[in-house]
Amino acid sequence: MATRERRPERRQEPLSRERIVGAAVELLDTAGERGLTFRALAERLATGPGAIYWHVTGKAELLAAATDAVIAPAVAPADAEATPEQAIRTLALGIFDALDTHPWVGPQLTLTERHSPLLRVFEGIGRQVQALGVPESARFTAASALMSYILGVAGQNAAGSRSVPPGTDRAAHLGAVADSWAELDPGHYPFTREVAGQLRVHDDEAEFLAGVDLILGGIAAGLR
Amino acid sequence: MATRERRPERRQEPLSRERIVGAAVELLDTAGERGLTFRALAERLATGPGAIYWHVTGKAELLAAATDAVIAPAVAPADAEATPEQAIRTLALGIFDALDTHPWVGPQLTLTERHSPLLRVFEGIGRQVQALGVPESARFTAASALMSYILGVAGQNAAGSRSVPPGTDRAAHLGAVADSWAELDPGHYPFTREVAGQLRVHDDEAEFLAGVDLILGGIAAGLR
DNA sequence: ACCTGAACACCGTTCAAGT
DNA sequence: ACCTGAACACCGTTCAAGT
Repeated sequence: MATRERRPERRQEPLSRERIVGAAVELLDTAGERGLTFRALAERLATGPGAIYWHVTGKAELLAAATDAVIAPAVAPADAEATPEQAIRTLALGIFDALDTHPWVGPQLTLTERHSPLLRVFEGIGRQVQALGVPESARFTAASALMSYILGVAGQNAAGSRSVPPGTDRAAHLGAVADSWAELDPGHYPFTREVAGQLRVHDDEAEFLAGVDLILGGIAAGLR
Repeated sequence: MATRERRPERRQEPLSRERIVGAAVELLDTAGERGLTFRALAERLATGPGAIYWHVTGKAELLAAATDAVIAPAVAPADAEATPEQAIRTLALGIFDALDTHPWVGPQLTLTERHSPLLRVFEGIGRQVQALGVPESARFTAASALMSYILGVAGQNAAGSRSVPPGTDRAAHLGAVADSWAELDPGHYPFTREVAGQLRVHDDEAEFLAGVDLILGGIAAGLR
């Protein structure tokens, strides 16, 4: 009577690099960085841990591939209609969102890595910096500053959500931090106390874009 | 004849949280993040791994303590003579240097951690932002942007030097990356190719400060 | 109160053996 | 060519036992 239940739920596709990376991203998203295990991955793919090594050299490459899979779609080509400023905001927001949904990516990103997925981002920002009319000698600095800022925010956001049990309410967490800021010693932390309220109500994305605009303002000021 | 050689080289100080954290920092600096092991640490301290747990709850706290030990001295109180801009540059440079000598700190830093060593940095920046004459409603944004930028650069630098065998010549590594940039497909990466030369010769610290000045310029522009 | 070090429950990675 | 899964050399952490 239970004999027929053994049939697999769905036909087993062959193992492939693509499936492995996809499963790795899922695992990282749901279980966090510590959740990505060759054993857990193997179980999800209904195979043994050794099989994965046929398609991927090791954990480092797996993480790099997962990072790439998540960043690449975030970098859409610029809308031809957009102003350089708008194009930069769109690009920045793309990475911001990607790192927001996948908090584990942040630490993986390095621009100096030889085939970094950030190269596309840097290129995109650089072109718009050029379109803004920044002279050649100042372009590298301007593009780097924008990149660094974006990665800094994303990294902080990611670190913040990593330090919290996955699925915790973001607003609640922010509120708790704001509370602790409001309770700081006024003698040592007058400024931080003062802005605790702004931390509590602030909109991550709007705050992020305000920072981008601050840098764009500095770039524009340099052109005058 | 060999009997007397067994005397310990130096008198063994008692184990303490301070000694443990100090040894952890040394281990992290010399052997990298993967080098920090309870066994390696125990060996350095001439004890068993279990002994460490009497003074420290676990690896997470150990890393946090090591991070704090490295960041705290980098945040000196502002020179009373300095302009707000200068004070911000000094502060920024302090963290930059700390993260540069200790590349493993970057990923540990989160502002939203309840007792983050970054709180002091944020407070310091915030005060100077206030001194610049930024209106209250814009201070949080300005201070956050500066913080994020600083952490972004530091994180990138750290990630860069982490991806390289410890002790490798920095200039050589930068040169190699610049070479690979210069060889990029001109159709897809015209901007990055163009600035490859600037990456090769650029001065990390000067570039970093130029970015700080860009944000300060944006803040100043907002005041006009 | 503080330290010891064996033991437990994990890891990433390898590899002989299978198909 | 691709997969299996036991085995190896590690981890962080615990804990009975010592001083």
